[in-house]
Amino acid sequence: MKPTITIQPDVLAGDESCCAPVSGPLAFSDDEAVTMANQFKALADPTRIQILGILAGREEPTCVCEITPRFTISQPTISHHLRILRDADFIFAERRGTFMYYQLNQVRLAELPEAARRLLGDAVPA
Amino acid sequence: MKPTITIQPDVLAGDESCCAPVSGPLAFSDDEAVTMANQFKALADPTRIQILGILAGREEPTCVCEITPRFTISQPTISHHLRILRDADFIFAERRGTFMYYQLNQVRLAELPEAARRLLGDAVPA
DNA sequence: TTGATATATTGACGTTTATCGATACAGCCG
DNA sequence: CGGCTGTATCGATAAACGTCAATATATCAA
Repeated sequence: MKPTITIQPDVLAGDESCCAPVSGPLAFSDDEAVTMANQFKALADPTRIQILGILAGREEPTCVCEITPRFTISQPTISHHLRILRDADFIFAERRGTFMYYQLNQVRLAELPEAARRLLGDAVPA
Repeated sequence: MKPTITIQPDVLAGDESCCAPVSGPLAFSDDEAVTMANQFKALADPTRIQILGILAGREEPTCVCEITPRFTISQPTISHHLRILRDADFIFAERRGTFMYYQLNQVRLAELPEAARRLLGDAVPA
């Protein structure tokens, strides 16, 4: 199952030691991995990327009524995507009368580059 | 459908002008949005996050036979996740005899923080 | 209160995804 | 060559997801 000295002499011939006793904990805890995966999952849809792109272009909260007509998909579906982004804490929601206004949660989004960087391990510290 | 002066005087009372003629292209092109979403989709699974975490801890390519036993899921499923990461160009594959070795594509992964930063728009330049 | 409008929720449907067992493929060894 | 072993692919299945039409909720206006 795991390459050993007797089985793979050619591997030993090189200086690659693939067979060091591989144990110890995973790089991320289970909870960490699930949390990171969920973050990325909330961004894993083109419509949600577009919505964030729209909100990113504005300083002020943006009315849903300005977002919906930019897409060909239905209003309930837009609402569904807004909820996913909201549940993931990537956007804020605010009522103004009948209208709903959404805004980027910049603090939350600012954590993303750091999360992405963790996937690189210790390399590339910049 | 869109709040107008006559319909929402209270909105006008504030200095929020939600109703500026909302047109122009989306912040991202369709292709861009799909590409970005696909990137995140490849990372939207805890097992794949863990696999990247394992590879991130090693300078040298890592044998599949060291990765698989760290999980409770089956070998074909691990292989499936490795393929997804490979198709997304996040890892390299290399044969050594019967064994397959995988390694982070650090250049590719280094693009991620920048992609994440784009979701913030012009804010938070750091 | 009644009606109108903006947004959210519900329920259903087709597609995608994660997973497994079974099998195929590839490289090594005798 | 034939057998063994590591990895990948295949086929099936259940769960999750994106989508829509229909409906519910909330707020304002008359």
